[in-house]
Amino acid sequence: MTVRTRFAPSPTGFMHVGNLRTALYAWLWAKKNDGVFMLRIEDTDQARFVEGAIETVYKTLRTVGLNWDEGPDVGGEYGPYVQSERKDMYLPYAQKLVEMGRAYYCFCTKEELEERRAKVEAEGGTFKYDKHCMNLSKEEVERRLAAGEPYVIRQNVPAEGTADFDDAIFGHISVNCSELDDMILIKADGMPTYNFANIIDDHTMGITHVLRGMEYLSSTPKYNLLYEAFGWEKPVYVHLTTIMRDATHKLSKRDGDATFEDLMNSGYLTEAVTNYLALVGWSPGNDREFFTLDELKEAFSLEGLSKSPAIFDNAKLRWMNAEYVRKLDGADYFKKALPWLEKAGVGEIARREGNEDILIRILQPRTEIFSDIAETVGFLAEMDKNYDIELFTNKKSKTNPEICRDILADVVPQLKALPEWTETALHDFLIGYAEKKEMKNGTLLWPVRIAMSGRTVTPGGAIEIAALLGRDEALRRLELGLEKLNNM
RNA sequence: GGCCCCUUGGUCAAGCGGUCAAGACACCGCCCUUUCACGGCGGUAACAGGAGUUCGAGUCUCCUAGGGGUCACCA
Repeated sequence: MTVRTRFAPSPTGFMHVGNLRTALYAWLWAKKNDGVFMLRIEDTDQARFVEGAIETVYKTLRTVGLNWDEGPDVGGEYGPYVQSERKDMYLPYAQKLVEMGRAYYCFCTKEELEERRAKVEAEGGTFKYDKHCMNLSKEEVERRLAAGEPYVIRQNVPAEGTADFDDAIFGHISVNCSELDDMILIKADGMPTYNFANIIDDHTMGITHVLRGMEYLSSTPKYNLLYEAFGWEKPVYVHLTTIMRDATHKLSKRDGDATFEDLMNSGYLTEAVTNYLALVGWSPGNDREFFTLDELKEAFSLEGLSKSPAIFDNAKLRWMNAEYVRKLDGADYFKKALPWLEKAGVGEIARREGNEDILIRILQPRTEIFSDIAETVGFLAEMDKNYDIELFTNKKSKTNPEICRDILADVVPQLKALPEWTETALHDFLIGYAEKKEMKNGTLLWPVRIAMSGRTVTPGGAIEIAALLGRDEALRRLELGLEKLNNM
């Protein structure tokens, strides 16, 4: 039998990483089994519809590479793929349930329900619908329906027995029917509730494996009573654990946790995010950590799915992203870095002859995420002239402001006289100078680098920075440094 | 609160009755070095607690504790 999975987001906002991971796993399982991955939009709550949200879903899935075989835009033989367009399909099933005595019409209004609920809860109890309308005579129901009274259709949960199902991760789950409420199947606006629509859709669309979040675990037994009523075969359920921010809070956009889009905007690589996400809640069973999408497809298994919630570790994502950045081909890295260099104000420097190679060399191993670049190279565009002269002091390089002053006073004029201002020329001169004077490279290079950057930590060393800056700017900064030291 | 689920280092996790309990991130130290990174080497650190079952328990059972989820005409 062909494996058919689906990703069924509701268009209520943005794609957070938990949702993406659900989509990823559903896609992986389908593709691993040469099956079908389907996209279905669950928009039965008309009040929560958000403009543009569907496009975000499309875009995210496409970016990651989770192509769908059936969906609202590509069609398929099980369409339509938007629940609001399937609206008319649900009522007949609900009515059939009514005929079977497994559901009933209910005319209680929201207000009445609220009142009863408030009363029970005030007494410290848990409100459960009292089957009030189930006792209505058939005639009365007919009459009220004919009169156009608003109604909902409720599931009639048996008073006794159990509701069960099997989950691929959690095993057999069984709940006493007495715990279950008579849930609404069809709402007053004629739309099905989420869980009812799910049952009907998943069955009529031939879904074989339902991968979804843990939050649906406790409502699943109840709705499985309906599968049994219809005599339908249940799909394989796979309830995925929640991705947490810390031990007690789940990841949420509301609390400022990054959405997929946020991650992209901060300069994460989609391959790295996908790879990391796959490992949050799933393990291949060995210690392998790096996977392309194709490799994940091979390695993925339901057995590797975790039972306990996992905390999303930004530090590890960062590390993994850095690994992917380092693996990038140099030219590719530069292409991706360029917009960030522009943003940092060093676009002109970056495009200058010869600088691309230097930048790749010094930046690529230092880029964990692309948004780091601004901070790393900002000094190239503009230096903080008010840096402290104590920066010239460095024990390991054996320098202090006095020593640096003397070195710069001697070396700056010679640099000025250099016939050529290239990395090679600078290197040969400076290293040669240190050698001639029998000083440590560090003793010479420290003051040069500090004067050109105004900071103690820089990507690359004095030679690279001098080359990147170009003769005029480099000398200007060096002279400024010398002046500072002369005036101390 | 009722019901359901979960519990191996700070984090992700391997383990599926017999291992000195993997590996990775993070952290710390050393080496490399022109600062910082990169890279190399090494280190600290865990079976939530208690009863059972068994020759033997991180692995099975029960209890306790902690955490999560759910109890809507939201999905």
